[in-house]
Amino acid sequence: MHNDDFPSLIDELKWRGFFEQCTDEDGLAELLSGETVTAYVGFDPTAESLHAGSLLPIMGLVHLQRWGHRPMGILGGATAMVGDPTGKTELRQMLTLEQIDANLAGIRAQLGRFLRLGDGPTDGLLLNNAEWLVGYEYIAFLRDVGRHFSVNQMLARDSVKTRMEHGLSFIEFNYMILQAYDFMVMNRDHGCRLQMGGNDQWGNIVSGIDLCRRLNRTEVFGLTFPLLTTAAGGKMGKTAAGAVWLSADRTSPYDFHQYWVNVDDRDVSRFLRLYTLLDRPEIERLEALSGADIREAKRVLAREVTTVVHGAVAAADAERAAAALFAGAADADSVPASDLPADALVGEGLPLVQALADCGLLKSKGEARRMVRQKAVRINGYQVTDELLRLTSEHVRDGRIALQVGKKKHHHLRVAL
RNA sequence: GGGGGGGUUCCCGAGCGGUCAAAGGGAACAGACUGUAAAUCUGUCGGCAGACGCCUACGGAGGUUCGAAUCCUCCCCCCCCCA
Repeated sequence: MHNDDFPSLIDELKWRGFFEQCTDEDGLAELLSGETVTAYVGFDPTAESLHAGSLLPIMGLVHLQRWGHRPMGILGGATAMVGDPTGKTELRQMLTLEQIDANLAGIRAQLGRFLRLGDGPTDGLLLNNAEWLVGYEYIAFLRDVGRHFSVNQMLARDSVKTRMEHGLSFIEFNYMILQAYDFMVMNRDHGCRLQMGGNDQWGNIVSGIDLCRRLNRTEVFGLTFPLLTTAAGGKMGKTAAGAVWLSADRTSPYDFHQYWVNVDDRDVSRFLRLYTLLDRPEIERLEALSGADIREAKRVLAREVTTVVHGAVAAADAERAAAALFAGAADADSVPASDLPADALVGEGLPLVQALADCGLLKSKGEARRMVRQKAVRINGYQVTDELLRLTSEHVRDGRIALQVGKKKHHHLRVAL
């Protein structure tokens, strides 16, 4: 239970940037140094895959486990059927039980890549709060749990206040109580002593701590992570195309890798600390780089994160593909590609704008036409000037046509001859 | 339940009978510059069409008009005040 670079888990979390605030730092530090602590983080089961934004709490659990503690995840299966007021401006879409089950399976598989899950003393566990919430009867819940909550206190929570001006439905208002109840159950049934989460969860975590004290007469702790925004002010893990998913089906390993290569210079240091398990000397070496050398730090960042999420092989493929593309070579196998039947190219051929839209590189033929006008489109590396150009067999090189939009978007059409 | 204010293109936000695919800003995308970064400058930014143009869009459904995001009716949703 130690680490060469840091005297304690909390020290490491602080250095890496995970520590925003803690309900009782000294108490928690003592607890962590004395025994195996079970801690959990809640995840939204809103999709069958987690996205890059979830990487922060996941890594928080990873560090916990590395320090010999027991990480747990709660899928808000029941709460997803209600909606979460925290930091959201609109009522979230409600999910059905079937959707949640499917999402749970997907998320479980993903967490398994980061955490050692199982039944051992420090093996992680993933639970669905629907297990203990769905069957609970209203009157019973009010009697058992509701009486411990003060509406006055609830109204004072930031998560509620920020929703006051735009409206907050009663079921959303209850989210805090449900989440507090989760913590109480985790403590009672699994000996969980710590809940972690984004700082927007602070109020909910504190409510859970109160409930544990009242119902279980136990002392439990809360620790929150900072709410990350990118240096450019955007949400972490979001691009114009949408979220950066951890699932290869939703975000290809290549695109995932490129997301990290393309982060803002100002974010590199923070991200290395948060999202990689590199040791402190190595991170400090990379942080010392400046100017164009920062690219090396970005390459390492991309390689490390992609390796954890998609495996070493996929990470190496993505890296090789990127290197080939940006070095000008057009023969990389890992570039996103799709198949094109050879007969599409016979005769008149296939309009380029059609191909660009069909392969997903661009959203519409109109956009494709505009891009060509802006000299942004290249075929096999050669700039296209004619928006009416049609693809024919003449464009096939080594069994494929390399399409490129701008400097960073690539797609290959594999032509089956 | 009563009174007032609102719902506009990804977001904010103008428009208040034709000149509106809809000002302005932000985001985004492309070009130049560069380091697959930032900043800056330029351009683009609903769909289809080579083009004329056509279609879809201003909470929903109807209506008035040659013509509606703009006027009328009903409905839905949000905010504020009163009960």
